[in-house]
Amino acid sequence: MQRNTVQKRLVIDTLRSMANHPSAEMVYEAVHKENPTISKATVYRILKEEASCGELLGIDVMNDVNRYDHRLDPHWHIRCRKCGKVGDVEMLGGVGVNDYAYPDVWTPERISVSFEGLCPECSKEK
Amino acid sequence: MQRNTVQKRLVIDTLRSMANHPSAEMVYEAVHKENPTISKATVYRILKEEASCGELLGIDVMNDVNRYDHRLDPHWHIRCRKCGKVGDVEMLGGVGVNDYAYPDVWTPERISVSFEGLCPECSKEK
DNA sequence: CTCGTTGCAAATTATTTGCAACGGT
DNA sequence: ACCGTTGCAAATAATTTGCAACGAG
Repeated sequence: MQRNTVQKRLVIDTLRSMANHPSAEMVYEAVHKENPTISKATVYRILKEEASCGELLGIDVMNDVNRYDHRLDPHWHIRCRKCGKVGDVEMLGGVGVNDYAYPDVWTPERISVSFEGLCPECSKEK
Repeated sequence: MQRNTVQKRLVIDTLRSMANHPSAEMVYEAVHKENPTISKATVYRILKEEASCGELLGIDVMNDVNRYDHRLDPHWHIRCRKCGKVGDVEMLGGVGVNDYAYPDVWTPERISVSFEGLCPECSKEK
């Protein structure tokens, strides 16, 4: 049965306080400031674990490392192709798994939508 | 200006003959059978290069290595969560970049949709 | 002849794993 | 005390890069 450790609480609370869709590395750095003895492997382990049990959200941005999100409600992400910043994208219609045609008899379970583009700052520069 | 080498032709032709959405590694193995002296770095380089100039398609499957596709027309991909096989998904509606709401003044340029589920074989096993 | 391209090996990046010590319950 | 969890360092996996030799135009 799952145990309640200081490391686990710190990683989860830290992620919840970050609004910038951090990578595991970024969470590690933030956590490390609070508690310099916590190891990188532990941070990776906790993030992966908690994402798979739904305690937090692991997100999937094109051509990038895995990132994590404090928001748990349905929404997608856009990544700036210049600076790599990630922003939230809201779903307007309810486009889902049934709006596509699958090969043969595959069973679709999960859909992921991601975007690439330019963030406000990088659009300004020409 | 871009040159026409044996390696380049072989990599492109090999990919075009593969219908299974191969990873760079898989293309390398196939190419290597034809020409054992071609190096892995060259295969990676050519695939990346040709994908970025649109000669072939680089695809993005959730939680997986990059893969390449001989089809160039718009369609998405589904990956089996058990065996890793990848299949084509056809777009039914024309869901695109305008069907979502972006933060602030981001400029979306590219949308990518991917799926995870079970392939026919793996759905059979319980 | 020039300069894009290749092969090789070494470097990088992101992440995972083995294992003994640690510490919740 | 039991066994999930941690820290550390080493291992993996996927991909990239430096560089000297090669070869297409």
